[in-house]
Formats: sequence, structure tokens, C-alpha cells
Amino acid sequence: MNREKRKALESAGFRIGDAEEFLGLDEEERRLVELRVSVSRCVRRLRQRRGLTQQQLAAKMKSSQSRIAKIEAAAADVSLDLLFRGLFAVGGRLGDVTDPALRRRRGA
Amino acid sequence: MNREKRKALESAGFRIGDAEEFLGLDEEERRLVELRVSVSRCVRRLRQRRGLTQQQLAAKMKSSQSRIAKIEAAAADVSLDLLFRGLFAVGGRLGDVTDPALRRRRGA
DNA sequence: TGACAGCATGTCAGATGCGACATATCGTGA
DNA sequence: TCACGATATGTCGCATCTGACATGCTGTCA
Repeated sequence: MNREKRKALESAGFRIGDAEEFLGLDEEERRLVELRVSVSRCVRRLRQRRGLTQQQLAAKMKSSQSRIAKIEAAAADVSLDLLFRGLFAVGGRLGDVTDPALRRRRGA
Repeated sequence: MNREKRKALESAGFRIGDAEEFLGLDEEERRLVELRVSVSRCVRRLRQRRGLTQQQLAAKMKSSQSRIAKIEAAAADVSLDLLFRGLFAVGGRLGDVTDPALRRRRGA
């Protein structure tokens, strides 16, 4: 209801308390999206590096090829849970996910 | 269906292909749980550091106090999405989550 | 002792995510 | 051109997650 509520309020041009609350929410949302994209890229990168097809990775995760495609597209109907599941399934670690906020060093 | 299917198979003492597939799954599951716990701890730590109550954090996230309690308990019915939402809401970053696999440096 | 603030636990109906499947698109070798 | 393997997209019914709310537990201040 989070997203919906906010969208409803925003589209109505609503003002609650201070505007910073809204900005804060957008910021959090942005970071979440960044994280999703980072993880999804990481999954694709590692999967390809290992020479696995989406089908094979799907089997490994006991999921389906279409889900993998959606993971790698960071599709809206894919949760962070599934994204990280994918990451771990291709042998990735948390450290393999480049923190967009901290972007230092780390080739690729 | 993932968890359920596997549990069903395991409790039946089923053997499919090679056992490593099962071990692999357990390993992934373990990492996922570790991640959940790491993030949840991080949320509590940062929330307290900022002197926020669960109630206040809940308001910030447009969620409820009970959800925050569950986040910080890494309860089973809380998703990684919500955990990270909480992390970002308390101003945390991905780098604030100590990677259990990489545990280096980092005081606290 | 009571009152109160903060955190934990349980339940619900509705929203969201899931695997599965069908099907479409793309790339590439014959 | 066709065939085919890989990836993408859309939909479905069912499972899980969500916010909200009620309620319980614990500490603390008077």
C-alpha cells in the first residue's frame, strides 16, 4: 500500500507536514531501485562468466527461465529476495554488488 | 514453491541427480538468511544511533511499528525488500551491511 | 502501586511475487 | 531461407508479504 498511497497523495498534489518527508521517500526508493539494478547486472555478469544459460541457472535455482530473464531485467515483479537468490546461485557475494553510493576502485 | 518443494523432497529422503545440487541449495539459503540477519541488525543499530523509536521509523517508511519490530527480528514473514527499505530509511547504505563472507576490518 | 513509553507477537484481508507455461523475438549456423 | 537455441514478454492461479490493528510484555518514573 506504500507506493500506492504515496502515488495517490502525490498525484493529488497533497502536502503533509514538510516536503522533506516526500523527498526522503523518493531517495529511499531511488536507492532501492539502484540496488535492484546493481544486483541484476551482477547476476547476468556472473552467469555469463560461468557460461551458464538462463535455463541452466533456472534449474539450479529450481525456478524457470522466464524468471531469470526477469531477474536480469530487474523487472518490477521481481523481488530483492529473488534477485539475491539469483546472485548467490551464480556464486556471487554481497561484495560483488557494486554499491552505487560508494563507487570506488573495483574494476567492472 | 521453492522451499516447499525442497522440504517435501528432503523429508521424503529423495535423491535427485547428485547430492551437490542439494548442498548448493542449502548454501544459497544459508547466505540468504545471513544477509537478512545482517541487514536487520544494521537497521536496529542505525535506528538506535539516530535516537529513533520504531514508531518514528515506521512513520518515516509509511509502515507500522510492528513491521519494524519484525524487520529487526529478521522475522520469517519479512522480505529482503522490506529489510533494505528499512536500511535506507535509517540512512544506511549497502556498505553498512557487513558481508559475513568477507568480514574484514570494520569496527562494530 | 499505577500510568505510560517502547518493543514484541498474532491475526486479517488485500496486495504483491512466485513458478509454470505459452509465445515472441533475436542471433546464428546451414 | 529455415531451423534452432537463447532470451524476452505476457498471463495465470496460488503462495507469500504487507499495513493495520489488537494486545502482550517490560522497564521506568512518580
